[in-house]
Amino acid sequence: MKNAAVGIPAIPSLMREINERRVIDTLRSNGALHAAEIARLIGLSKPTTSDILRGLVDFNLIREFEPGEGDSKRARLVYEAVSDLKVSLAIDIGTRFVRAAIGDLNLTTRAEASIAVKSLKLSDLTKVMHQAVDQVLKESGYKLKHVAAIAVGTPGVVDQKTGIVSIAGTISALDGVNLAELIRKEFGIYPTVENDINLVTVGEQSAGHGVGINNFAVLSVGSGLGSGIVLNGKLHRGHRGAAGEVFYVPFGDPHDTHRSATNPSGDRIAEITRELAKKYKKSTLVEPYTTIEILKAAKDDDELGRAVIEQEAERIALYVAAISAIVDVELVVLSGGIGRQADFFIAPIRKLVNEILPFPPKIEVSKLGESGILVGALQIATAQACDLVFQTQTGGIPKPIAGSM
Amino acid sequence: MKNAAVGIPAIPSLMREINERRVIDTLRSNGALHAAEIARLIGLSKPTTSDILRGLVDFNLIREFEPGEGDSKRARLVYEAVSDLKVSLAIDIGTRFVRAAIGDLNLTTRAEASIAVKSLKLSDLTKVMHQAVDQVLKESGYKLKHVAAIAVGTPGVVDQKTGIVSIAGTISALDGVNLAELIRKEFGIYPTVENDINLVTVGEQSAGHGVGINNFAVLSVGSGLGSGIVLNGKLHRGHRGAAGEVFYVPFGDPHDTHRSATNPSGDRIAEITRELAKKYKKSTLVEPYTTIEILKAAKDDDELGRAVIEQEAERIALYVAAISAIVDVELVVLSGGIGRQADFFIAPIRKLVNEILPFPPKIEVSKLGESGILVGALQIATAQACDLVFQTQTGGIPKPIAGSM
DNA sequence: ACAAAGAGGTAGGTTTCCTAACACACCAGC
DNA sequence: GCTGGTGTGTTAGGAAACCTACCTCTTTGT
Repeated sequence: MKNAAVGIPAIPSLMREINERRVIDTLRSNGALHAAEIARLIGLSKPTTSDILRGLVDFNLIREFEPGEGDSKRARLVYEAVSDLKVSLAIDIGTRFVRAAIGDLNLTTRAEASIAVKSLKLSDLTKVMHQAVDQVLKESGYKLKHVAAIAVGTPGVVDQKTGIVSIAGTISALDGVNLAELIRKEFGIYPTVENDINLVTVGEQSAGHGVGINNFAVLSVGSGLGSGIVLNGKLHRGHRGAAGEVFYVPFGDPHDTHRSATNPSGDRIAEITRELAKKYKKSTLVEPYTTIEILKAAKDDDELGRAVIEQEAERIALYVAAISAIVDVELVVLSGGIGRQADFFIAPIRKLVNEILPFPPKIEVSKLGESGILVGALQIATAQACDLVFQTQTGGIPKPIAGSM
Repeated sequence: MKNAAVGIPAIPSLMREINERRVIDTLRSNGALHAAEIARLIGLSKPTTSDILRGLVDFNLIREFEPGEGDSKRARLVYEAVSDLKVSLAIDIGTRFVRAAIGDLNLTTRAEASIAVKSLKLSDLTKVMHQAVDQVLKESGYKLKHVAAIAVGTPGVVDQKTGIVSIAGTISALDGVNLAELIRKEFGIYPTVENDINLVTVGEQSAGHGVGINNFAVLSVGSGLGSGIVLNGKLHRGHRGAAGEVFYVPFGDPHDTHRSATNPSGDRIAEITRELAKKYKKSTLVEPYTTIEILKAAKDDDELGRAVIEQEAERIALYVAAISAIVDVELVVLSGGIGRQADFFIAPIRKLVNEILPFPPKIEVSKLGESGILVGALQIATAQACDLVFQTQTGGIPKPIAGSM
């Protein structure tokens, strides 16, 4: 007994902080506004709003402007959230490319870069990361000291407490590596490290099919298989960050660790084709079967290609159904190298899912393309950067980036 | 653009309300305390705390006492949350029994009743519900007018917007019924209607293995199969309230709507036994095979009984693994008529789950027994009752229940 | 041209919290 | 059994945050 009450008590200064954050958030999502309009949007009185605005200008968190073209003629001053006090950095570690992006506090991408990976050795990956980061910094005109927060995408499961990556699969050099600590050593900032498919999911939430949807999943079918899940509007990571690892749903023989009977990923697609080639002889497809060739053949109405894709549809449907049966999402977005090509075989997926489930989800194909991971990583890094900037500015010395804008 | 900001702005009266609620919550979870201790626990100053306490006494939400045995000798007054200003009512609609319970605002059960169901017709179920409610009211000494909130457990999926039940399975008379509206008509209060297994899950969270665990699931194996999931400390209902309907995970042939190859529920156990009886001839078990007899035989080391239970363990493991692969829970609690007997075959379940998953959950057998649903329903009803009482008392006329205590 | 409506500000008041200082009760040591 | 230290609860005074009401100036519409 005698447990401490949770949280902190409500005191006037906390009230002010809440209202200040509401003002900044409103400005970030609506662009430039004048005081009276801000007051109406957040529900505070005009005097209080003006007072808060004056304070935020002093803290260098927002800027005053003369009203311009789009603004009300009656407004004497308009306010805008400062967007380049600091910037955020996103890094995507992939098997073929390392990508990086710089974003400002208003979530606008300032630069993006992509460097080919030649070797999956950890030291080489680190070098390529530096190249990608150097390039986006140069392109955007910022220095490393302007970066407030970093988010990193990686294959595998990330332990958020320690920063250690496991089950990295396609990049086995990362297995057991403390990636968060490595990034801190290399770039000087302790980052958020997150599973790449979880980042795609956050990307879909902020700029894809997931906008405004509280419960949805992204199923990524590419060289591997995985998923990310947003529940009640928040990315669900699970107890050890392993949520969405659908590969481990024990379809077929539970002891078969390859899930050969149901796995739709690129790993298995050649084998499926080989099996079906016995039945469908008339085909332009030849060994070695590659995902790209198979997809192309299917689109060109090749018999074998179509049979493989039908099989794929059935397999994908199983995983969509499993996710939806357990967490009941409104929408499943298909992503990944194969999933993003699912436009032309989405009908049989929907049909089978509707047969299996009494409450089937909507199923859509991702529109985000290859940059989904960066979009999500930038979202996370920027949210952190905004928070950090608010804390430093309201408690420290204002100091905008010289030379920019 | 020009989106309204979310939520309400922070104003002084909201600040006070937050602090008042913190005081009451602290008293409810810690019992009687004196003012200085409350101030320390919630982090407010002594004068403010005293002022809040005076207000709450005036509102009849808390009571002053002379300090008694266990209290500090220095305390001049101790305070306690009023527990019987109103009560909450829980109703569990089952296939064999309708149960009801009355609880006070401090979550103490004041009375419990169980009435056998003779017919599953809707009109008869309604009658039995009235009998159960009448009995708990009589036993507890309260009247219907003292009930502030009702929570009802039912099989099936409940649409929270409308109150309509679907896929009720074992009680098909409830299918398509607006159960929330029916309860309101019969008992005068619009209730929370919730899937029974979700209520068991809330029960486990408040008084079972789930205490203090933020991510866990309850897998209920009984005459049917279902599960409830707590994620980030909150029951996850999903987009249409169908989360946890694991039955629909398409193991085996996706077109087999009975899941004959993997379903471990009582529905299928006789069939499993029949199949295995061909191989294990030496057995005391005879047709018709019942769940109870099979469990008894297995405990008595009957060859066939043991084989069936081994098969059950394997099937249960599949569903535990599926849930955990998708949402990554820390713990899975086994419940339901068969699940609650799983003590003696939990080892093979754990073994198989550990083989399937890289991050296996802990697996435990529920300790709550038959009353799990009522515990959860009372938890939900009481939380609502506390909220309602706070609202009425701080904005209305205080009016405690006469005669009680 | 002039009234209505809106932006932004000032004045005065309310609510809520805080700290400081006090009176009073308990408790432990001499 | 006194006496100083510690803890409870109250009072007084003040700071921080909000509000409403009113005023001025500009834009807009008739």
